[in-house]
Amino acid sequence: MKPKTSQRTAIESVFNQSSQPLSVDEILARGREMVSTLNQSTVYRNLKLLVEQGWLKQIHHPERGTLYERRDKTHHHLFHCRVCNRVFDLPGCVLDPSKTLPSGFIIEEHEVFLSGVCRDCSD
Amino acid sequence: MKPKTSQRTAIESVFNQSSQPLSVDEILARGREMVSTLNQSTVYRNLKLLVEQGWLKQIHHPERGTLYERRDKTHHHLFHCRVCNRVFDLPGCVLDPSKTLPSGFIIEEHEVFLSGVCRDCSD
DNA sequence: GTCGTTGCAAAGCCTTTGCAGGGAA
DNA sequence: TTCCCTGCAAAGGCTTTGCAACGAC
Repeated sequence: MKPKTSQRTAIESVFNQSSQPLSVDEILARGREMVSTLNQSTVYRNLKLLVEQGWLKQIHHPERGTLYERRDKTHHHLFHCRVCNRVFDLPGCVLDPSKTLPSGFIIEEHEVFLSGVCRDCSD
Repeated sequence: MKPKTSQRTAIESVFNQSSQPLSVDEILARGREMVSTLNQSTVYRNLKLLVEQGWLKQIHHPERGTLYERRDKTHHHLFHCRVCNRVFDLPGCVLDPSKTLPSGFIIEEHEVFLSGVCRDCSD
């Protein structure tokens, strides 16, 4: 049976307590608030496991690098403002379901990054 | 005035002769067929320049890492087949123009990665 | 007791940078 | 001649791995 260590539990609760995608450093820092000896390698190893198990997914953010978030979050896309450099979660999906692919192709996943100018910077 | 070196010319013609996104190693290998002394740092430096000038764009491919392609190619998205692991260019855009964002947000760019099962593997 | 997990340190990619020499205008 | 660019080697991030000790079952 797979041992449930305090380290893995800590990493999981970091994600359960955050609604935003997190970087490895952020996961490590927050995890250490619960298990002070938490090591970076342990974080990497568990992230890899959790991604393989499908509990987490990786996001490749053009500015912030690799981020992680829970796979079962409500569907959304990320919007990056080139002016203020902030990242926003936008609800819903911008894919057009009526656009057809060449026949035979089956879409299972999609990752969309929008960028431009946000609400506050477009005045 | 900005010198046009044989190295930069070689890198540009690599892209003019390829219709697919290329990795740094591929660019280096093909560039060396034209300028045998071409160095990896030179490739990195010129890629960075060409991206800043808007001639190239970077793609963050989940499997193959960072790829580069000309920005003025016909609009398309990449599709990655999880079975055979190949990457396809799919013509057209799957974004739904009628989907509205929260007001004030202006989309200037978007990057879409589709993945699933391709034509050949879905039989 | 057994086997997976952790911490630590070292090694591995990929990418950037410092510096001296070389090439374009 | 004057800069910018190149090649080389070294350094920097981020991520993975080997190994011995530890912890869950």
